[in-house]
Amino acid sequence: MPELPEVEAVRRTLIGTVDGRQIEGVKVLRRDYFRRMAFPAEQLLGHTLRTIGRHGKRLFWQFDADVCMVSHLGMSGRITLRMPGDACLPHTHLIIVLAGGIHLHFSDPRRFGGVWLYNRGTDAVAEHVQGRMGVDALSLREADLITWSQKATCLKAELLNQKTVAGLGNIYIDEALWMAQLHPLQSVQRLGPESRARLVACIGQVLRASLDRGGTTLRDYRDAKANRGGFAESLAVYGKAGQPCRRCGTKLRGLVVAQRSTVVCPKCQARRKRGEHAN
DNA sequence: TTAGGCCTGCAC
DNA sequence: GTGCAGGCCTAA
Repeated sequence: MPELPEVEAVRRTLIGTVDGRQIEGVKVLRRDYFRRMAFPAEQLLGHTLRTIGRHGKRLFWQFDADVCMVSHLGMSGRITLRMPGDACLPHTHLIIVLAGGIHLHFSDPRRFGGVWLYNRGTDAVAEHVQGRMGVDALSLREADLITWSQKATCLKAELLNQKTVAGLGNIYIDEALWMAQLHPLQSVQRLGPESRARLVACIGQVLRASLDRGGTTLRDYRDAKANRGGFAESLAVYGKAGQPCRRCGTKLRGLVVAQRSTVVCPKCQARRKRGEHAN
């Protein structure tokens, strides 16, 4: 399940190979994979890919003449670099052929992902990010969470909300909360500045550690060159309910928070009693 | 603010 | 055969 580190790993395996190349072919196998088509995808033909940026879990493909494509991998999406004649993965919805015989395959069995096309003249990044995504999780600072004092939600629900912080998903939220020794059901409102700062530091630490290992591969995830990520073996809590906590040995507990499976150490992440402020 | 729908593959 | 996994969007 691609979250920020996996999407960034895909971006890094694409950059240097695809940028600066002209599009020589576009094959749309599923038109409804496009969430927005400001123009028919085939009109990408002839445009040159300038660069690929990222905000949260989305990639921003900047072409010349201000044309832009946004892609989101959803749960099961993959972007794969292939050569002519290579077989398609199952559920390939879009193929882009770049100069030099480089084929980009966009596949996504569950189709929770998607692609958006923005016209020339629109500031696609601003338009796409505006009202949809908050600050990118890698540049999160404690000051970005200042509005938390007015919110009635719990930590995990708030961190899942991409409008608050963009890029975090179920895995890294559980990992960061465990590292920061905070309970996912802890009220956001009653989180003191010290805890907020610790949380922000832990989010950055977990994301960077995962990036160093090329992300987390549980089953499906691969980068654009089909490499697996190596962070799964470093996970402390995600998917480990019933196993002993790495820090204190207490049995990790599974629960459901904000409709997501969640794992906590009941001792390290003890919930605060009412009225007792976390620092 | 919460619940449901989207969709497929896999574990049971 | 059933149910679950999940991000994100829409509707109640």
